[in-house]
Amino acid sequence: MNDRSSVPKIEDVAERAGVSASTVSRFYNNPSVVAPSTAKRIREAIAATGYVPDLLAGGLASRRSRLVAVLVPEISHSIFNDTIEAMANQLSLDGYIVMLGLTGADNSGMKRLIEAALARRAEAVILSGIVSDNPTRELLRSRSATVIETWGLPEKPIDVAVGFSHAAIGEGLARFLAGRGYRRPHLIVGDGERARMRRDSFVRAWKGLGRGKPTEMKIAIPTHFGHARLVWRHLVELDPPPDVAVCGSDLLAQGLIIEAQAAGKRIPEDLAVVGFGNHSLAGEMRPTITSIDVDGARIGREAVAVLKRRAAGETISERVIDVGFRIIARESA
Amino acid sequence: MNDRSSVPKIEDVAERAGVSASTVSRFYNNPSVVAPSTAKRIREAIAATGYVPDLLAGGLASRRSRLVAVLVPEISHSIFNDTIEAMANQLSLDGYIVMLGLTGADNSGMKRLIEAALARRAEAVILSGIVSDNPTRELLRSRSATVIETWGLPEKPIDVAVGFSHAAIGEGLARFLAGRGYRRPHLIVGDGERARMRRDSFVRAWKGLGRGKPTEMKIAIPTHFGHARLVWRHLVELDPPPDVAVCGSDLLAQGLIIEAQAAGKRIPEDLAVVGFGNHSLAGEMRPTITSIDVDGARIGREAVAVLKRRAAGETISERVIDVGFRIIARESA
DNA sequence: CCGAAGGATGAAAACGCTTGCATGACTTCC
DNA sequence: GGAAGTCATGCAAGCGTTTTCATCCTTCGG
Repeated sequence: MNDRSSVPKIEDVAERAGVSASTVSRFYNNPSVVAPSTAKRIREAIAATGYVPDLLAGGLASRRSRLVAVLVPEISHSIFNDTIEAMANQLSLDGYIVMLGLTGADNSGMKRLIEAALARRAEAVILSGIVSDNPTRELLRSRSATVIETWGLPEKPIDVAVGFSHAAIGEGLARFLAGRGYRRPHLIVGDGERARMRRDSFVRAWKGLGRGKPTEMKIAIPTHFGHARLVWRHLVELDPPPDVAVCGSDLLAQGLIIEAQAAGKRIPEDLAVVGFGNHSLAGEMRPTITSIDVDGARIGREAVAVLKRRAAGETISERVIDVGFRIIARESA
Repeated sequence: MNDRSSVPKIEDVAERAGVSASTVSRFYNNPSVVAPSTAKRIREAIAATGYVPDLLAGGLASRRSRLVAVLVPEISHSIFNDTIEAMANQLSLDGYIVMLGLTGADNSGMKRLIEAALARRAEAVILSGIVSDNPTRELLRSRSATVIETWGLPEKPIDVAVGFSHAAIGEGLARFLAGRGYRRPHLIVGDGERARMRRDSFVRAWKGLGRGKPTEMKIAIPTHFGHARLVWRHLVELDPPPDVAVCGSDLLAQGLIIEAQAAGKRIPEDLAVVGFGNHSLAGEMRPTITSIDVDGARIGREAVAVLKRRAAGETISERVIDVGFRIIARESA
């Protein structure tokens, strides 16, 4: 059924339109230079043959792959999805395709995926994890690809970074909770660089406010619903009991609320809970969940804007774009 | 900073290793034929130069793009994500990359994305929506790419389909609810082909069981949390009131449960609720949510298995792979 | 009416690989 | 001990475009 043999080439179109291949190529890449009447014949020839240009060959010749690699840890319950979605939508309008790479919760696949992206001559590599492997950082630097780190603001970006400061969140949250009168926060810390940064700055700020050291518990990432029971069991054993639990995700926060309620606790009187990510459920549950909102889609849009400017030959002067965050105060804390 | 000029080529490696480019190429593509001592020298040369093969050029020469296109409506709250994740993980191990295409809730981007995939000479196109545009179906057929339709079982697959029967779900659910003694189901029907198929067969089966016609309400997809309030308002006006609400997603089901509870209703005594997708929250909420479970990751794995067999030159005789579904009875219905 | 400028097009050389075919060096076997 | 294989490798012809440069027409100002 597949007549692989007869996939039309640019030559076929050219012949049929009575022009040379070069002209057909120009019709695609620089339409303004081909005469309207010629363009019309080419258009007809394309329709008649069902020609689809081979972008592999085209990319080889023009050194423009029109490929952007997007590397994230995972997508099943991921906070990154709005960002990915925004980017994919934007990019596809401009004729780019996005290569999706899943690096794994521990980012172990990062190196291999970066190489795969570079091997395809990706014009940009968009990362959401931290590249800890030094040779890989070097490789990235040595290529002409735009590198955009997202969802964090490294002090020394490889190229460009767009995201927000996890440290600022930790500090902001500490102030917020102190302001609301909480005394004994309990941090549920995901096993990742970002969560750690939020934790560190929270602890620092909390101490700075003259309070003691918060209790904490480490859990595997991605943090979600399933962990809630585990966390709850750990939490009830604390003495003195915490008065607010700081979670790494809204799903975990919600799970914890359910466990607490099942145990007869009132939220937030007996235990307050803070989530992260401002998931669509956070504002709808009873009680509604206090959460940290980050505009993921905006991160995606800004990233695309940067790489389009690069593609247009512009020099990017702002290496770091901070999209900020908001603490959304609701009923749970 | 980017010394674009000096990206090492296969020739550079060859020279350094004292062999010809062909041998280096074979080192990558058919390692068993190169002598161990030569392989060692090549390996060293690669390390020394930091060579990364240009897979664009390689693909052009070998007519193997090692690109698989995965086209889904959206990923932000998507039920497809487990499938995508399973595929991406599998594929990347085999040196494939996945191109992620977002067709939009209404699949309007499908045509353009299929063309983009074909233009890149994708070896496979994995669809999760229905290709309604006929020229596009033809285009797909005329190419040698493997086409895998997922999350549904069309009667006439374009090539191969792996998924489950929405009709079977509708019917199964009707029997299930009838068996539990419900009398007045209310269907919340997403605006999509799949949801419609489930609805149709539900209605048919329900009538076949000697019951009347269920009430129903159409909502936009993707169905999720935010719709709950809307649905609830519509639902309370029904007379006689339904005794079970059938939702297109667990998130919507959960939202509805919250609205109902806020209005003082007991679940499932006053109103039972069924979700779809068996989201991780379904088993954890109070009450736990009765839902339909589909093994999304398995769909991904089966799809990859098919395309690897194709790539290996095998002929696929089973055009339709049914992974089935399960109704998970919990507290909410 | 001529030279210059500009516009549309074609010829051909890349782009960086893969692979069929050929070659030469070793083994192996009767 | 020579014919017949193997094995490891090199040569060179593509793969389907893009793009530079040159060419050929027009058009137009003086």
